[in-house]
Amino acid sequence: MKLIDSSTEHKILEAAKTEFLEFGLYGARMQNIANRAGINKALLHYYFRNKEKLFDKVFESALERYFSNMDIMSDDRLDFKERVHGLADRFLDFLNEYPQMALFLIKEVSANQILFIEKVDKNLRGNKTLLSALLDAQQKGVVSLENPMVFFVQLISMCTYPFVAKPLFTVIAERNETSWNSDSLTELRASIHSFIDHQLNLA
Amino acid sequence: MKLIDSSTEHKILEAAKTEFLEFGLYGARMQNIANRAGINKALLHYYFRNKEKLFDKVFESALERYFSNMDIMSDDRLDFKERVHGLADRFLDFLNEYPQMALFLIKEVSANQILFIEKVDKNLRGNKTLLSALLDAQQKGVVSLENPMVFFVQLISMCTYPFVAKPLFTVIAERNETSWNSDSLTELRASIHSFIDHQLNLA
DNA sequence: ACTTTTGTTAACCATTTGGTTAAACCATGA
DNA sequence: TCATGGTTTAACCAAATGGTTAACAAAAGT
Repeated sequence: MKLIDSSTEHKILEAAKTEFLEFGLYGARMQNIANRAGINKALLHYYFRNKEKLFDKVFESALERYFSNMDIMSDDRLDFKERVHGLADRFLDFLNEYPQMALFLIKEVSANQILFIEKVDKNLRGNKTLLSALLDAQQKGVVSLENPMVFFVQLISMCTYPFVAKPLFTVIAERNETSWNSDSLTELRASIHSFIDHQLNLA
Repeated sequence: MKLIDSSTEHKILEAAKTEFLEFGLYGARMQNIANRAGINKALLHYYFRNKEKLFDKVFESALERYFSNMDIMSDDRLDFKERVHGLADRFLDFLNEYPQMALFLIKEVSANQILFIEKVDKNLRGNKTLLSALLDAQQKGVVSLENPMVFFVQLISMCTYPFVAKPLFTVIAERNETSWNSDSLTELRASIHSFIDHQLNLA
């Protein structure tokens, strides 16, 4: 019987995750991954056959983790507005914990758009996502948005791009004798919440 | 005397721009650039010495073009609010014309943060940027924002991320039987304008 | 005309890199 | 104890790739 999580396999996945998140599919080096994991390079191929297969494992688990934040949109204990607020919080917390995640996903999705469609399907299937929840709520009259798709894009943008472009914002802030730090994040969060309130109240 | 723009040099730069914008520094291939330009690979080195130097030329010109949008913040014919509105429009138009630009810049800035600081300095020096204009206006009492840095980040995020993550949004939209197209862009623009008005009027 | 400089090419080189192989290692059970 | 099968390693290989070279062509200078 094959062990699901032999120690070596796990070490490889952790090392691969670190390497791929930092350098992407092209930039990552198999030898580096082996070094990080403290094992021989041939073992990578023994366990995962080739670079792409290994990358796929890492990518899929990242994608899954990313979309899992959407779960809150199906939480029956919360009313609709609370769900949207909660989702924004979860996104901000998630990206604050894994700042490289957003850029990593975007880079790889852009690099291989066709392949990505299938993978997103897997993750969307069955789960409520923000957009489908918005369209649903709109149709049922729970909310009355100018354009749900636009609201969706704006909200995701405000939650995500600050982390994607953190290096850019940091440099520009410094050049203007101010800063972009954890306090700013707190205030960004507050501002996003009031954006949500403002938009959902417009009606 | 050296010709500023020998036809060959220009062809190479155009080809390099296309290749680098699509594949980035690592992904781009010198042979591909030569093929695109219809010349021998050795000529790339004859004109630009090596890959990094060639990339630098492309990168710097992209960065310059990006920051040139900020010029409008010094336009004396407009009042402050008009400038901010105008800037949002210029960014949206610019990114709509070169959709790969945003991701390209972010990718390369993240990959080589230290090097980038110097280059951004060159572009910021002397020119008014959105952030400095905001801080300035805030200090002079022209506007009264909760937090100028946060407003800055939110505005840039809403203008930029929709293009960065266009593949992602497109797929998600399709999976929900809606779409993310040029009409959406028009509505996004309107929504950003009302966001600006709302924020600048809060006081 | 002819010499010098600039532009261009095909062939070549060194290194990197993903991937393979054959042998060794090691646990387990007969 | 020793045969078996999964695990691990060092050495190796082929392809890709950035970069160089030497010879040649075209222009420019005299």
